[in-house]
Amino acid sequence: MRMAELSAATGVPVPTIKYYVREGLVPAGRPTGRNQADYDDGHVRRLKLVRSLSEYGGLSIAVMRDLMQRLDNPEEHDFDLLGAAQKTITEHREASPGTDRDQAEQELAELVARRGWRWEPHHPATRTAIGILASLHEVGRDDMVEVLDSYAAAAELIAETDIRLLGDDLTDRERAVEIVVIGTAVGDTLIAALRRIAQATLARRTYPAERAGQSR
Amino acid sequence: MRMAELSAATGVPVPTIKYYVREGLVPAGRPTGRNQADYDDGHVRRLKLVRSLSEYGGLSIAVMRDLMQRLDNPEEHDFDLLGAAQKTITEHREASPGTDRDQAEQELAELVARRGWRWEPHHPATRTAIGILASLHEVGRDDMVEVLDSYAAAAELIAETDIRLLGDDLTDRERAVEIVVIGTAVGDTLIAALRRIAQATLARRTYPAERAGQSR
DNA sequence: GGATAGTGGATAGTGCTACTTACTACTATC
DNA sequence: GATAGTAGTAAGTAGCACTATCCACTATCC
Repeated sequence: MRMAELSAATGVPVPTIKYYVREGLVPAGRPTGRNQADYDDGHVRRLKLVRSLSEYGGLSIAVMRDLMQRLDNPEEHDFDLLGAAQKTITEHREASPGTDRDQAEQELAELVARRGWRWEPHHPATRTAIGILASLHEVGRDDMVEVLDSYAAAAELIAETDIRLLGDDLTDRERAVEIVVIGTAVGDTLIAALRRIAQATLARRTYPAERAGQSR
Repeated sequence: MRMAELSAATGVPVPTIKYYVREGLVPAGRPTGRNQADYDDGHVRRLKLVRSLSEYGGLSIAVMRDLMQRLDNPEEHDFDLLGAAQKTITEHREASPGTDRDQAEQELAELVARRGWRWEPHHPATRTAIGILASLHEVGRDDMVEVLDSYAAAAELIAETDIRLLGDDLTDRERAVEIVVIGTAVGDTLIAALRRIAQATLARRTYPAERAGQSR
C-alpha cells in the first residue's frame, strides 16, 4: 500500500500522515526503494486509532506520542503499560493556589473509604478530583459536593463495565492498550454525551411543557 | 473594590481580567472617574465561575462568551436559557466522512428507545454519540458498542442526580445557569476522575498483585 | 505637595499546538 | 518519455489564550 492509498483508506490527508510519522504517532512504512515505502493494515489501524483519540478523546499529539512509544517498546511490562496508559491520558491539573485543598482532600478520602475504594493520593485522577471539589466550594456549589456519593455510585457502575470489557485476555499488547486508551479517553466523551441525552429527557419530565429546560 | 483587589480575591492576574472584560466574559466595573471603576462581589463570583469552567470544564473563551452574553441578556427566556446553555457547552463534532454513520445512528436510536428517552436527532450530544459509535466500529471496538446499555444506565443515574440538584427553584437566573453549566462542564471531568479511581480499585481486585493494571 | 505606584483602556506581541505549504531529488505508470 | 506521485525535510500558518507595553490620568503615602 502506498501513501495515497493509506490516505484514502483512513481519510487522513497525506501531509498529515507524514506529520504523524515524523512525530512518532505512526510507524514509518517499510522502505522498498530510495523514495518509496510500503504500508499495511497495521498502519491503517494505527491511523484510525490516532484520529479517534484526537477527535473524541481530546488527546494531544504529545500525549499520544508518549502512549504510542510505550506501545511500540517491547521492554515495557504489560501491566505497567496499562496503568501508565491510564495515567498518561489523565492530565492532572493542580488546584489554583489559594484554594482550600485540604478540606476537599478529606472529603474525597472519606468518599473513597465509604465506597471501599483504594486511596491513592498521588494518582492524577485523585488530584483532579480534589481540585474540582475545592473549586466547587469556591464557587459556592457545596450542594454538588453533597451528592458526590450518587456520582461515585454511577462511576463505579461504569468502571465495572470497563473492567468486564478488558476481560482476561491481556496477551495482545496493542489490543489491551487500545481497550484501555479508547475505553477511557473516548469513553469519557461517550458517557458525557449519554448523560446529556438523559438530562434532556428527565428535564422535560420534571419541568413539563414550556417549562422544560429545552429550547422550543 | 479596585482591579488589584479583584485580582487578589480571585487569583486571576490583572491583565487577564482586562482580557476577560474585553471579551465580554466579565462585565466592566462601575466607572467612578475618568480612569477608575468599582468592582463588587458579582465580579468576584463571575471571575471564579469563568476560571472553573475554563480549568475543569475545558470551555473555550468563545463558548463562555456566548454563555455569559445569554446570561446577561434579560430578553432570553429562562427555560430556553437552560437548554441553550446545555447545548452550547456540548460541542458537536461531526464524524469524519467515509464513516458509516447510519448504522451508528440506528444503534443509538434503539438504545434511546429501550431506555424510554426522547430521540432528538439534532441535539449536539446525539451527533457526538453517533460519531463515537461509528468511530468505535471503525477501530474494531464493537464490544464497546455492545455494552452501551450499561453505560446508558450509569448516565441516567448521573442525570437523575443532576436534575435533583437543579431542584424547583429556577427563579434566580444566574444561579440556575451556574448549576447547569458547572454541573455539566465540570461534572464531566469530576465523573471521569471518579471513574478512573474506581477503575484502579477494580483492576487490582480483578488482576491482583503484580498483575494489576497499575504501575507500582 | 510631590514622588510613586496603580488605573482603565487600547494595541501589539508571545508561546504553543496542530497542522499545511513548499521544495527536493527521485520513481512508478500510462 | 511526459506526468503524476513518493519520501523526507524545512519553513510557514491559523487559532487560541493570554501577556506586555503604552498612554493619560489618579489615589495614596511620606
